[in-house]
Amino acid sequence: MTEKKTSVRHEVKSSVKDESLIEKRRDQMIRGAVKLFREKGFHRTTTREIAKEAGFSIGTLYEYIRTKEDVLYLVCDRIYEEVHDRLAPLAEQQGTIKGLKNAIRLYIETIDEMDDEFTVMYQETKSLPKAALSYVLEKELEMAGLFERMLAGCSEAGEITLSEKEARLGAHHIIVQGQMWAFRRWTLRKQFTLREFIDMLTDQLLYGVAGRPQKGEVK
Amino acid sequence: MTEKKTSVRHEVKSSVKDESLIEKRRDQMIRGAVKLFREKGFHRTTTREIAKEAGFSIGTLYEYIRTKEDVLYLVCDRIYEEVHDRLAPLAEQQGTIKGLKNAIRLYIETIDEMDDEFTVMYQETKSLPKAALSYVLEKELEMAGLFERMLAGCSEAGEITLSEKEARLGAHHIIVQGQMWAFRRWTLRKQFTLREFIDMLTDQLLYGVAGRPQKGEVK
Amino acid sequence: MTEKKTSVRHEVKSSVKDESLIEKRRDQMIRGAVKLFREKGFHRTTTREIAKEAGFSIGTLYEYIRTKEDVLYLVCDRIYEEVHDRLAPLAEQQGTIKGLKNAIRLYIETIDEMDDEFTVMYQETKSLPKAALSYVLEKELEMAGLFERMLAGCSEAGEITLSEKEARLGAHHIIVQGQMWAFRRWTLRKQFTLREFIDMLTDQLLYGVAGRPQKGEVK
Amino acid sequence: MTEKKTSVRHEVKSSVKDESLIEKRRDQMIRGAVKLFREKGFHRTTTREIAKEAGFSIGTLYEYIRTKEDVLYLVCDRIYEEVHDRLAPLAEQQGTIKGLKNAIRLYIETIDEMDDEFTVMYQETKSLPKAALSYVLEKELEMAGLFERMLAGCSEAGEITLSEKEARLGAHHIIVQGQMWAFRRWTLRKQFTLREFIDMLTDQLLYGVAGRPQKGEVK
DNA sequence: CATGAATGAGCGTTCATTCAT
DNA sequence: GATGAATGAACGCTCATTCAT
Repeated sequence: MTEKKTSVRHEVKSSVKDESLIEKRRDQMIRGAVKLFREKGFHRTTTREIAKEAGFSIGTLYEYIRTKEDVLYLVCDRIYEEVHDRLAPLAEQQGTIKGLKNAIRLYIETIDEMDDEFTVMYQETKSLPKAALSYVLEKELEMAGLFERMLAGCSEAGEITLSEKEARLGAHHIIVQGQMWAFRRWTLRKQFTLREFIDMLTDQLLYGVAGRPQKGEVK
Repeated sequence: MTEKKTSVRHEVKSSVKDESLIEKRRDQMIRGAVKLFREKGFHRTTTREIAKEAGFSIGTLYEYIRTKEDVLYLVCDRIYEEVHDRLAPLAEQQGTIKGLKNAIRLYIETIDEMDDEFTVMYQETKSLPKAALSYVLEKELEMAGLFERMLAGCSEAGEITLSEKEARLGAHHIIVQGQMWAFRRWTLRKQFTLREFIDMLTDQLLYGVAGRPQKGEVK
Repeated sequence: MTEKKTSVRHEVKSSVKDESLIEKRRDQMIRGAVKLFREKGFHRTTTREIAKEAGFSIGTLYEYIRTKEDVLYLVCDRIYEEVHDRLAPLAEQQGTIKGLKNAIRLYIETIDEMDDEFTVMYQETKSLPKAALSYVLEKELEMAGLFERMLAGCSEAGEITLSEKEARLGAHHIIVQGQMWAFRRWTLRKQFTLREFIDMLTDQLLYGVAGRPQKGEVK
Repeated sequence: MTEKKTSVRHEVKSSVKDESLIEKRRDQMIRGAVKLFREKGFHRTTTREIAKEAGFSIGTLYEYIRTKEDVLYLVCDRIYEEVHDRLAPLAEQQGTIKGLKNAIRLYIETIDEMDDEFTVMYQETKSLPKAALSYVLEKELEMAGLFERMLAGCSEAGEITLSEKEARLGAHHIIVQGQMWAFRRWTLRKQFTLREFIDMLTDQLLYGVAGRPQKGEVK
């Protein structure tokens, strides 16, 4: 299904050799960058600010990256990695509505916690250099694929009835609802708690605004 | 409901007096800017490029705006205005599922046609200065409000059953699906035609993935 | 003979449109740059210093060039132009030893006056970008060609006997002696006046250290 | 004549005590530096690159020098040393035209072989710090002095007739012809083989372009 | 002695904005 | 009103040099 791996992981060169040090410094760097990108966006953030926020000098920053865009890539990559790690366990629950609901809940909760990171990722992705962009885009599709398989699994198990296309659209739908919470939380929060939001969007996904079951009717 | 007007229209000062000239020049400016912002983003576009694309000199550009951000505001404002103009007629069809469906179709089709403008608006909005940002955000809520009232209308007419909150979420759902088409068209197009997409999201909104009526069962 | 024009004039783009202003500013720029390059070399001279020496801001400097290397090219180009203009009239005197002697005198005197420029040109030429380098090198060959034709002319007129190759080497000899005066003036001056140097190298060229005519013997 | 030693050998401080180790490391360093300087010039070569090319770390490099300019000095010094060693034996042949011709041949052949080194030396010398520069310049004069004495020797032996001044100029002439081969080989090679070049410049030095002896007339 | 991570002054270059014409 | 030359603060990035290990 996803056997074709078109793009390879985009490597960010470092002139430092100690791998564990690279890990550590990049951690600092990513943490600082996320904060700044969130506050002022990628373009308004300077490399000196990133270095300062990370706790080292501009010279040191450039020991671990080659261009400012590398920082953005590192940030995006890290986020996908974390989201993937959090969501991966759900794959086991394939084939049940319950599993699907859990996955959605977990996904939205993840976004809620990593709000800064998500906002950065969705807003700044386009500033990535070509090669990095296609790698990141691929990872995004992977995430959609995860939900797509869950929906297809439910369909196969007979819990719902979905064509392949519908499963694909449904998956995108979920992903987009996540973006929605990341982007529009500022106003949605005035109306909904996180829990309410999750419940309602799950309901809407499953039953739509017209076909909702009577209270208590179905699970 | 929306009687509280918190922010006023953000005025962009011009040193030119002739109002019709201002109108004309800003038209040129916005047209050029949209094209450039779409291609390279707000930050990568220079004021010189905007002036050139608009067909006049950098000096003249600054006769009609005060800062580069003014151009962005002008662009966002224009887009909302146009979207609003296109969608406003729908308000009359309140209270029918058919009207709702038409509205969704028109909305998505508008986005499809004004793809450049929407992309710019959603990607660059955050670069707006505070005052302009809140004005633009308010206009965005207005748009959601339009759909919210349509959903509420359907509910009142008994076509569907929705609480106030559910109507609000449904409205956001529609808005976000629009963004989805603007943002993800590059991949969705591989799977769906515009018409298919509209149909499926409408279905989705109304009946969800689980509650879909049997073929032919309901309209 | 020189009918094959392989490389075209390397154009330096300016964002300023007024041609006469470009001329004027580049004059200032070249004058300042020559002075600085002479004192500290191309690499040790900063663009800010060039701008300051030229009498305008760094921003203005970059209105008239695109890169620092453009300044170097402009300097080299200007020098060749001036040398060529000074030497061109001599071409008429082809075919006489007297004309040749005049040409050599004029050439060395030019170098003596434009010492700074020549030193810069010979020392920094290699820092030119590829395209500019080949253009400048070609102009250098042109200059050698001028002397080559004069020597060939003398030979045809029967004043001296030279094969084509010998004429070519003789021409290079003259060019190199010029470089020598530019490079080694600091020490040669302790021993020779400019006039003495010119006389001796002319003698050297014509008669060598062994074949010198007895005093008064020949012209 | 050259009894006044104005400048002393410019010492390059090293924090390492072991003299033989210093020798070894500097050898590696010079070899690497010459290669790099030739390829990209002194200024475009980084200390890191020098260290890498030499086979040790940047830290180690700085155990054996104090500044980057030290490397340049070491390189220049080494080149003069080598040239001197090669040419010194010729001093014995003083007083004969044959010896002079041999010296010239050897000199040009040396330059041809050590092209890289010569180019570096002539191009980058000016980047030397003041103290080092005057030391190197003095060594250059020494080299000219070698040829000057040979020419004077020939004159004293009656083989040619030269005033002191003429001998000095002749010596400079030879030196400059060497530079010429180093600098202009790129074009001269199209016309002359090394041997031809040597023969012709020797001829020109001895007899000039006008006073050449008939074929076979003299030696 | 050897290493290489850390530093930060300084470089080339850009571009929003101004203002004299 | 329109122009475009001038400005300089600010940016991304480099690299000679240091010093703790």
